[in-house]
Amino acid sequence: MFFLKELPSQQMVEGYAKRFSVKDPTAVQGALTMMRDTSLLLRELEGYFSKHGTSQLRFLVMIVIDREPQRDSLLASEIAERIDVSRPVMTRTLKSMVEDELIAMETNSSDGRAKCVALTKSGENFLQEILPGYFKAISNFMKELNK
Amino acid sequence: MFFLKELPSQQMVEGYAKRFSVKDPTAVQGALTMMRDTSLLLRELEGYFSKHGTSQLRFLVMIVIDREPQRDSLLASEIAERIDVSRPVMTRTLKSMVEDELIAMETNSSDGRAKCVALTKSGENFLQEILPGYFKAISNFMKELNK
DNA sequence: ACAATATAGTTATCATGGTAACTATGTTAA
DNA sequence: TTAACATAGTTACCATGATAACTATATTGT
Repeated sequence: MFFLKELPSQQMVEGYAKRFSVKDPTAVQGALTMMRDTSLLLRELEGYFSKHGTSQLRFLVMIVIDREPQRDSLLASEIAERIDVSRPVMTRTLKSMVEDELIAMETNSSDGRAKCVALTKSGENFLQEILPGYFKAISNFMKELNK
Repeated sequence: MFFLKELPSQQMVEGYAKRFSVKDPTAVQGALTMMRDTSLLLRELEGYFSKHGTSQLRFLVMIVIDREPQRDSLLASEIAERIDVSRPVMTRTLKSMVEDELIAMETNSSDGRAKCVALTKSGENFLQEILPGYFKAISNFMKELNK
């Protein structure tokens, strides 16, 4: 993700808001700030993931399986839905994660179309390995932000 | 951009924070919320831009040129730097924007390597056309968010 | 029962982000 | 002056997001 490093000034946004009869310039300024901050945070996190040979998408896949109460697997479509990513991207990502033995997939016994996706033991271990650094990275970023 | 639609619960984040000795679980929760909200807002904005045959990147290019005080053009590298995007992506994007006559480029008179990028009249008009809807979209999104 | 429809996943293809390596131009220092 | 280095932009290539169209399976309504 990318965004403006320097946001428009408050006066500028207020000027636009007046011209376009937008009622809440402060909310707009907040949204722009949010997008910029997220863009910077995502750059940090991408760097962290990449250093560990993974990606935000792979990480989220592992997280949503791991955090599921009562079940130890999810359908591919459920994962895609929870992460808000298209199914073709999910297909490709899951395939590569199976190759790397982070997850295991098998056809659902009660629906021949669906695939159950579970974490392997090494997938679980890997997730536990990278989680602390993920939280630390976010925590550090937020600390810098509020300076 | 994509992200978890359902964030981990506060208890869950606090549990992680404790295990990984992260001091400020609230800040982490805030960061996750920020990423989710931004991801949803970006989806809205992408839809808006796409409806108008443009993209967030093209929009930001026009914005940073338009808002520049004193000057009516910027170097390609200045634009890339301000939007935090790589130079090869800038090259490609500017090329297509020249084809669509939104911008004009010419070699800088004082540095044969550099290219000056200016908005054309129709680029300026187009920017003014889409700006109100952009602000409205952000404003509406933020209104929904604070419900 | 079975035709029509819906759903899960995949394939093909495109769009758009990135890095590495290159060319051309400019700057600096021996 | 000119060799070494720095900088602007481009090219080549890869990674990863999307949509459309497809296959296979399941469900629904007559």
